Amino acid sequence: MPSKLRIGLLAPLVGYHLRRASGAFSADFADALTDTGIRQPLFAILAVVDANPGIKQGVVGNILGIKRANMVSLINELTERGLVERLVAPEDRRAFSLMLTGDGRAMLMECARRIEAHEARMLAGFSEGEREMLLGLLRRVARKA
Amino acid sequence: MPSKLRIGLLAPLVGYHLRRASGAFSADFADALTDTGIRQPLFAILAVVDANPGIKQGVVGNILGIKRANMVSLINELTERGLVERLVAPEDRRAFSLMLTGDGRAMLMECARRIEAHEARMLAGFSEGEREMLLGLLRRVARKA
DNA sequence: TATTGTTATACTCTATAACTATA
DNA sequence: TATAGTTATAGAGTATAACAATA
Repeated sequence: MPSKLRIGLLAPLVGYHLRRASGAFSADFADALTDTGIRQPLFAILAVVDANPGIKQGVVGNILGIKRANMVSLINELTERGLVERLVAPEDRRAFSLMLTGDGRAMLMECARRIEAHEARMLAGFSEGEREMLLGLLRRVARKA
Repeated sequence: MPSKLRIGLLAPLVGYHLRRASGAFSADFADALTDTGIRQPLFAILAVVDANPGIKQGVVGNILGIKRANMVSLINELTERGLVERLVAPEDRRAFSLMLTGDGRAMLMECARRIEAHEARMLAGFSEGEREMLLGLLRRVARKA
């Protein structure tokens, strides 16, 4: 029996449903990866460094929408765990060039494996077309950032 | 010129794009309502109390996915600002029954007006059909919470 | 015993400002 | 002077555990 309670003015708001949907994904993501110690921003960084070896720390932040100041402790965490290697960029000694270590790449792959299951769980009941449609619409929204 | 930088394994993940899109909406929402002091959870509570006068505090939390412990300070904030009235429920003296005050209803409406503009901004370039499609897909995702 | 609201607390993510070292 | 990374700090949202009053 569906609740008679109503959400009133929230009902037509994309922002509200985006927030709830994102929260649901985040909670399940955290569950899926708890014992790895990898959280959403850390996984995103691993993925971007993997896709762009030697990328500079600040550029990773720009791509992911993470402020310089907040990148510092995240990168520290990854380097201290031996997942990311940080080298002074030869052409600009202010900057750090980032690369995954072997362990980092293995961790990325293990996380990706679990995240695949997590996504399947969250999108159960969605056709492939619906998934693609959602992805496309979200990409367009995120461009407004 | 589009960046040659790639987001690698993040590209096909609905969860990643959901997080970025939600973040973009949240930032613009905050901008739109800064001077009102109303934040996303506060607006959601006002909307639900408005739609369900006399609703109990715990039920509001259940609908919105806000934990009991976290509801307390939010409701305190709204009552201290004179936007919500909190009455001991006559049939269960452990519970509080909530209602909007006149000021609360006025604030809700002012926020709703601004949020309408905020949503239009964030969804500029979306057809009405696309907006509805996105809303429907997000509702289905949020049900997995 | 179970539930409602409460308190205390901790963790994560995000934001700003001021500093340093390089450019 | 501008930029990359850093430090310090604060705000907001969310999570858990333990407690009092009431059911």
